[in-house]
Amino acid sequence: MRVAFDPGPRDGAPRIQRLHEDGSPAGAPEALPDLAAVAALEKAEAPRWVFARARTYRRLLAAGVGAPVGVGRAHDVELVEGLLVAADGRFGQPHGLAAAVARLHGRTPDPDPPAVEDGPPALFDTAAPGDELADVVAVHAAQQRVLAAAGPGMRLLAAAESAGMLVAEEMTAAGLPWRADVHDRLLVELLGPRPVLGGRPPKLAALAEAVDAAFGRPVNPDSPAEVLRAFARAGHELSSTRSWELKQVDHPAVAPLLAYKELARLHSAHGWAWLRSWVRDGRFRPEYVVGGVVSGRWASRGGGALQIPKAVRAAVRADPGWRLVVADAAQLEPRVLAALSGDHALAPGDEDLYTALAAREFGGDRAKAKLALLSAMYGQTSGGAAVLLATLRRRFPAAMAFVEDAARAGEEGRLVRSHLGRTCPPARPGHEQPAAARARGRFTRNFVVQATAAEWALVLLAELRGQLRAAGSPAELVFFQHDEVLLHAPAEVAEETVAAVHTAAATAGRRLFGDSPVRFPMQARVVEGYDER
DNA sequence: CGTATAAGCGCC
DNA sequence: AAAGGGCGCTTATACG
Repeated sequence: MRVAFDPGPRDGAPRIQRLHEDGSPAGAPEALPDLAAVAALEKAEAPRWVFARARTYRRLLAAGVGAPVGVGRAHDVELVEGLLVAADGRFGQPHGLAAAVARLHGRTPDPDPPAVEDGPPALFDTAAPGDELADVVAVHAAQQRVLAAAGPGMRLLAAAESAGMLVAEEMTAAGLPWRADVHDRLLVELLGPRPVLGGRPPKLAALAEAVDAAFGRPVNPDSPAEVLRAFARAGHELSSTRSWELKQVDHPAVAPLLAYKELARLHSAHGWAWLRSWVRDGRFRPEYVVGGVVSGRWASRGGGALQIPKAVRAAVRADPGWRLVVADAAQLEPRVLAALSGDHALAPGDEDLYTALAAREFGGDRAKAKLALLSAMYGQTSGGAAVLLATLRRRFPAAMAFVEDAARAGEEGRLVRSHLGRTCPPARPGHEQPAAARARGRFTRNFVVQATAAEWALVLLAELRGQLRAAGSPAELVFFQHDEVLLHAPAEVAEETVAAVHTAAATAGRRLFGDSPVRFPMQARVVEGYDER
């Protein structure tokens, strides 16, 4: 059973409509007395809820519906529309509910409305006039027709993307445990006491002075142009101030400048201002954007959630009596390539893939093995990669042919798709130019692997969430970053949470690749702080 | 004054 | 030695 849901205007009654699996109505629209009625229906029937968009579920969670477990299954009409539009070779074209309705009626859709910010409910309400329930029902039915014809991969992808929406909203609601006091202590250790009136913290100021002294004149280390001029005067012509380039230079300003840049970045990106803006009540609450990256990876808004530097991870600490379960997929992308291409010798078991490959082909040099594989998946050709790639081509011809076919498709302006059917954006005008064609080839080469890895991770999240719900576990998913998951769990259920992670990983592999021998192991650890190994 | 872009670097 | 996929964010800088 599916149930389309419209939360209605702010003070109006929410409505539902029961649907058959193919999206056709199984009854007339029904008024619900309040949002809490959703929880009752979930408990009684556990339908797949058809929501217009993530914000619908966010409203339910904000209203405390079904807390702490929310709803079990969903179909996110706008996310699915995005997948279908892309599959049709029209990636990025409008895929909001209104656009989908327009398309149903043969009209050219208007651009999607900008994302509605959290604010007074009136803003939200005026943004969606008309009969949203009818629109959701109609578009969903059309989507089900397309999905039925598209095959099992796309159906799984639609379900996984929608499950991702549920996880993302719940994660935002839960927040990542964040100890502001620990974060502050780290900053003071690295930067010195927080300056009261703004300006540079003591250690940054000292490094800036050391740079001035080395150049014999004031140089703003935050200005790449000034730094370049200063080095030029000292006889060093640089093309940039990137750290790898600075490291080549023999000049007394280099060491303090590199130290300055590292600490300045910490100060500006994850310093006291960040802490003040993003951490409230012991939680860091970024907003996750499912499908926000072309490859299907999530993006985030606010606080740079997907770039938390290792230097501050000690601030992520479990509540008293609780633990963090930190789980990351081991060498996910090369394993995905092995499964995609059927070149199973590339990923023979659970052991570290790079170490195993190094032992067989690269004289035990793990770094070489890793560079070789990343080069194959990213399209790198220089920096000594060519000779490594020749080895891979000899030993793993199917895997290499797979990524090279994807690259050729891109160069020729064709579309490529992930394993389940996520489709890359079309080539842009000018892609025939050789440099642009090569760049697109690198993009499509990487897309097939990265997008498939992203959908493995989505299925993992969905499976893990499903297991926790089925077990009535109090563990919460609190962070997700491409191939890494953090859960926050009472200490006494930490180990069973680890077991759930391993089970979910194995299940995700089977759901994507059937009985492929390629394994997708996750390393999971129970810790109190995110910095602990 | 605010906005747009480039540089640079954090994460995967 | 030097460079290749995907992002978000901050600062400096140019521009209207």
